[in-house]
Amino acid sequence: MAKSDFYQKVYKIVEQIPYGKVTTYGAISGAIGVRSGARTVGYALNNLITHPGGEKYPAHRVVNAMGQLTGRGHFPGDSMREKLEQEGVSFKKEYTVDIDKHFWSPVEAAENLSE
DNA sequence: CTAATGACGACAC
DNA sequence: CGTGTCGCCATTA
Repeated sequence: MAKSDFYQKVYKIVEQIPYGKVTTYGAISGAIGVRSGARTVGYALNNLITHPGGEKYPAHRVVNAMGQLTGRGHFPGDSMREKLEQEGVSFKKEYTVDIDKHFWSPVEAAENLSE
């Protein structure tokens, strides 16, 4: 059983993030329906990687509004940056991706849940 | 139930 | 997108 539907929604969206694309916590939270639950999204991802099999989710494609890899600390080494860089994502800084260039709208994924 | 925390966001300077 | 502050939601103690 899910501890909260919020988590499940986040899982679904993160799981549907396309290759070479990145999205933000606020965008996901907004797509789900929460106005400003960005922090909760990060919390959900934290539980996601902790969850068995959660490593298959491209959580490394989720960054904050500034494109900074705020969650890199939860990944082993710099695997997060390595993956994004390998997928063709442009980096403005060592731990900052060009969010404005590779931004992906999770809204479509959220609507896909209401199918 | 209240307080504190967290992979954040928006706004003010 | 520089730095600083307050607000947001859900979970845990």
